[in-house]
Amino acid sequence: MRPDPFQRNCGSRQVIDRIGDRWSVLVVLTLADGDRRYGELAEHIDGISQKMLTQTLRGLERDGLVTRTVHASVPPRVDYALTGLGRSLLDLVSGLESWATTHLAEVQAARVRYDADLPRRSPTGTARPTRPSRR
Amino acid sequence: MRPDPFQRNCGSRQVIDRIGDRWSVLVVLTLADGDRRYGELAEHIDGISQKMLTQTLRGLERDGLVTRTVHASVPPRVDYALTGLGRSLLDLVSGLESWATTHLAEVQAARVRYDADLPRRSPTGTARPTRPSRR
DNA sequence: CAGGATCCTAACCGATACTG
DNA sequence: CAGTATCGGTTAGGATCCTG
Repeated sequence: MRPDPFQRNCGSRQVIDRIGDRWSVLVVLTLADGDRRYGELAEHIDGISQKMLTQTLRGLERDGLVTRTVHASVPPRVDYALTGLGRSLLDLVSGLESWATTHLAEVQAARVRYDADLPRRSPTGTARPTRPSRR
Repeated sequence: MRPDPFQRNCGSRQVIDRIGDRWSVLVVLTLADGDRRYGELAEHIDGISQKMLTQTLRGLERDGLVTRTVHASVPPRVDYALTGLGRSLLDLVSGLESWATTHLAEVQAARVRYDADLPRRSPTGTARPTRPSRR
């Protein structure tokens, strides 16, 4: 029986979920160029909280995509790096990044068009979920 | 100034967020082979609720990835299809699917290994989120 | 420096009921 | 059939404080 992400309990869906995680993609991309320290990751990924960074790294480590190396020094130093498995994902993930930057303008234009049409369809102004813009 | 997903307010991060959505990938994949009715989508994507399906479709429509066609008939019939922009995403998304199915075993093995080491680090067994299978 | 532990709110999401 | 509206539990995730 081959994995089928359309089936509820198939593990492949969990894998998709991890990749589809809000921060995983950005972390993996940051590690593309080589090892990074915890603090470097935190600095490079604007807006990520310490909690989410740690949580994301643990998840990636658990899934075998990232290694965590603790150097016994003072102050402590922890390096993160992609595993072979993690690097195998790199093409896909950077493809995602470039798709996003390439088609960003189109997507934004589509949004403007869609939102402009909304008033006609919901007369009383059924408020959209109102993405409350981070912060 | 080019879009940089590492910057907090860059739109490209919103695009990544949409792709990284729990259901968007599955919906796009389902539409890969051609138009689908609302009910067909619901049936094919196991475990999605009607609310999430609608919400996901609206999001994809808003971003210009999917079209929604209402046929004036009784009973009503609504077809969804990928736009050109949506199809441009297809390679990436199906790449994601095949990566997931290909490396599923490795990921699961890594998890087992990681979890086996955990007891030594968190004695009380910090339970995983435990995705609750609905019903 | 690299996190662990807590607290707390907002967003997610499923279940249910209702409508054109 | 294809939704919308609403309620309520669950989770995500930021802020803050603390430690080796």
